[in-house]
Order: sequence, then structure tokens, then C-alpha cells
Amino acid sequence: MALTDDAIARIRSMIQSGELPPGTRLPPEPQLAAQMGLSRSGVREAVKVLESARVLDVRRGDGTYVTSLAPRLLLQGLGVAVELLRDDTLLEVMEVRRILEPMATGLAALRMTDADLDELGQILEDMRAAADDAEKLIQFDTAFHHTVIATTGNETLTSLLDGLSGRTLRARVWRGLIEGNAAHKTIDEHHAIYLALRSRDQLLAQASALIHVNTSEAWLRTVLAAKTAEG
Amino acid sequence: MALTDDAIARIRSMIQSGELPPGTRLPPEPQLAAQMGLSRSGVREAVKVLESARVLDVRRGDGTYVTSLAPRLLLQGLGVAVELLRDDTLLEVMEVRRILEPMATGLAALRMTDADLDELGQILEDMRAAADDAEKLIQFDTAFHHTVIATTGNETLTSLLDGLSGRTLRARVWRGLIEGNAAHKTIDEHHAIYLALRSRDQLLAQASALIHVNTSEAWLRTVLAAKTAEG
DNA sequence: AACGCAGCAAACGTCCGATGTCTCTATAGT
DNA sequence: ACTATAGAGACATCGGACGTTTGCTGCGTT
Repeated sequence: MALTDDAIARIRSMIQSGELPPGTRLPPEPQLAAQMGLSRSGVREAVKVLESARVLDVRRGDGTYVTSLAPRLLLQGLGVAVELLRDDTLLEVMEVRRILEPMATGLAALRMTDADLDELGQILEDMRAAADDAEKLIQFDTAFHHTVIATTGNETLTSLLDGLSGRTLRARVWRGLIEGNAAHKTIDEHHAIYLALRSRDQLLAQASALIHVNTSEAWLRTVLAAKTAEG
Repeated sequence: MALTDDAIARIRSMIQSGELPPGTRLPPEPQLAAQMGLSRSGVREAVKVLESARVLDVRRGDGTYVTSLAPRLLLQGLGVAVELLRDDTLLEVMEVRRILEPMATGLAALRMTDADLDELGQILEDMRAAADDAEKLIQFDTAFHHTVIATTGNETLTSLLDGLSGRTLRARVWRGLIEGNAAHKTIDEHHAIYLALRSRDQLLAQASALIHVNTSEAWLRTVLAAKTAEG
């Protein structure tokens, strides 16, 4: 299998070299096919791969364009990859989060603005109000952490952590939390993080984030153990 | 655009739900097409996307199989994504490495075996011997860090850091190092990390790794600045 | 002159059928 | 029992055709 993969590599190479900068429009499929010496079918497969990687943006009836190549786009694939990881490797993901999230939260403590803090406080209130709705809890939990990390101003870091905290993973943790009547404790942990951030205390923010990740990991272990037992 | 993307989502969903566990062989393309209500062309595009994500393994003349879904496979895409990031976001990547690599190296200090240390010492010797060959320096540098991180036993963490330390990024840093006559200094930094690991000193390992990443980042800044100036 | 609408051309989406090439396996022969 | 070979099955690639969407152009109206 060489033709299609060659085409993928060649297009990617042209983008990486700057020959096709963001926003560039690619030649129409038939022309591109002729240019690369393969049929339109092959080109379509290649383009589809790059589109799924958010490298190309295909607009029907219009044409195919190079995306902005922003980290938030290119790192989006990490999320779907994590979703497919098997149960026995989820603890590895948690170990990475255990490293990344506290440090990132510590950074956020230094860089956060008052407006950011207000937004965070609002999310916290929403979370307390939704204490009975698992679906909303997960949603606000996601928003809380995303907001914190985003204030670091590092889009790559934010996208990476977003990907590592996939929806399925979060849902499992919250399932454990709720069934174990530990939802309120976890909300308190969010509050602790919020207080540390508000006082711009880097070390305290870091510590409270670590404790929070640790709690999540513990409940994930519980959920995984329960599943193993019943399976 | 719905048919092909639906097919991608549906296959992915079947894998995530466990309906198609690792190693499973998918139905032949024509049959899969009929089953999902679209043409063989559409199925091929869908399969190609999942193959590029290392979710499926297509063997010509044989059939299509679900891969092991191991982190090392699924997170491989991170590498190519990072390779496509634009220059102004590479510093963001370095900030993530600045967080991840020292902590991981610290973990390695706790978990490393004598055999691991011997292997590391060998790589270090090779690096010193290759001090004039940029290509080999990059190769041994990559091997050094990969070996260290791999001893944490966390395949997810290892794959993530491998992806963040793409070949292009490393090559640029080393270009700066060599042109700035700082190659020997960097090799010494590797030696410092090695010594810290050999004495199983977590904090020292962490600190020496941070210093090393910091040096890399500094030279990357230099290279990027030079490029901006000449461009 | 400015605005709006219809129609046209270009480009992607999907399908179909045919042919090439590679793998695996089962069979026949030694 | 082993090996070589022939066949079937599966993916790789191609070429063309038709549908659908989008963007633009030019005409007509105000």
C-alpha cells in the first residue's frame, strides 16, 4: 500500500514545509489526482484522512482548504484516541493527569485575571445547584477545569488536558462519586481549588489540584474494580 | 457529509463498546458496505481514517483487523500533529515538556533498574562518541530520553512525551546547540541526569531534567528568533 | 447606482463495476 | 511428512457517471 499513503505524506509534507500555508486552497480533486499520479479515489482517501486530523477543511461545492493548524484543532484527535483506550490503561492516563493538572493549575494561579475568577465562581455555583443531575455535574466539572487550564494561556496544554479528560472517563468517575455519595466532597475540592486560585497561591493551588485528581483516580479505581468483579 | 463520517463513528463506537475487541476481523469491504448502507468507496474512506489513527490494521490480501488499541499505537498520531504545529506554538509545546519531563524523570529515578541504568550509560557513551555527527546526536538524544521515560512503566506517558518531542523539534534544537557550540554542555546535562538517576535521587533527577529542558527551550528560542530575523 | 434573484459552472459526495495484486490455505505430488 | 502449486478471497486502484451543494455572475428591478 503505497500510493494513497504517499499522497498523504506528500500533502502533509507540503503543508509542513510552508508550501501550503494555512488557508490555502488545494487544487480540485481531479487535478490533484493527476498531479500526484493516482486516481481520484486515492486522493479522496488521502484528503479524508487529513480532514479527520483537522489538517484539511473540505467544503462541499467549494473546495478543500488548509486549516489554521491551531493546536486546538490538531490535538483534537487525542480525545478520540483516549476514548478508545482500554480500561487497564486508564490509570496510566490518570497518572499523567496527576502530573499535568496540578502544575497547570499552579500556573493558572499566577496568570488568572479577576474576570476569570468570577467566571469560575459562577461555574462553581452552577455545580452546587446541579448536585442532583449527574449529566450537568459532568458538564460543569468539565467547564471548571477547562476554564482554569485555559487561563494559563497555553492552548497546547489546554488541548492536551482536555483530550486526557475525555467525556467517558469523566462520566465513569462521576458515576463512582455519586454512587459512593462523595459528590459533595468533590464539589468541596473544587471550592478549595477556587479559593487557592483566588488568593493567587501557586503552591496551594497545585496541592489542591493534586488532591482532587487523586480523589478522581481513587473513584476510578473503584469503578474499574466493580466492573472487573461483575464481569 | 454524513455517510462516511457516520460509518467512521459507527465503527469506532462498535470498538469502544467492546463489540469489536482487539484482534477482531472486520467483514470484507463489500459486506461492511451493505451492512452500513453505503458504497464500498465510502467504507474504504472510513477504514482508511481509522487505519491512519492506528485503530484498524488493514492487511492486503487478508482482511481488516482491530489493533491492540495500545497507547503506543493510538497516541502515535500526536507526533504527526506536533510536527505540523506552527513555529509560534512550539514554545507552548516546550512549556508542556517543561512540566512533564522533569516529573517523569523524577518518577524514573524511583523505578529504574540496574539494567536500565546500564543501557542509559551505554547511550551516553555513544552520544559522546558521536559529538561531531548531528544526525547521530539527535538519534542518541531521542534514545536517551525515551529510555528514561519508558522506565516509568507508563506507556501512555511515554507515548505522549515521545509525541511532544518530535524529530523536527529535536533537530531544530540541536541545530542551535551545534551552531552555538553548546553541544558539549548539553551532553554534560545528560550526564547529570544520568548521575541523579543512578543515585536514585528523585528531586535531583527532576531538577536536572528541568535544567535540561530549559536549555533546549532557550536554544529553540534562539533558532526561532534567527529564523524570524532572516525571514 | 444599488439591490435582489435566477441560473450557471465548479467542486465535492456517492455509487458502480472492472481489474490488478497480494495472502492464505488447501490440495496434489513427491 | 514435506513441499510446491493452484485457487479463492480480500484489499488496491482505476475510470466514469450522476447527484448535491456552493459561490458567482449577470440580468432585471427599483
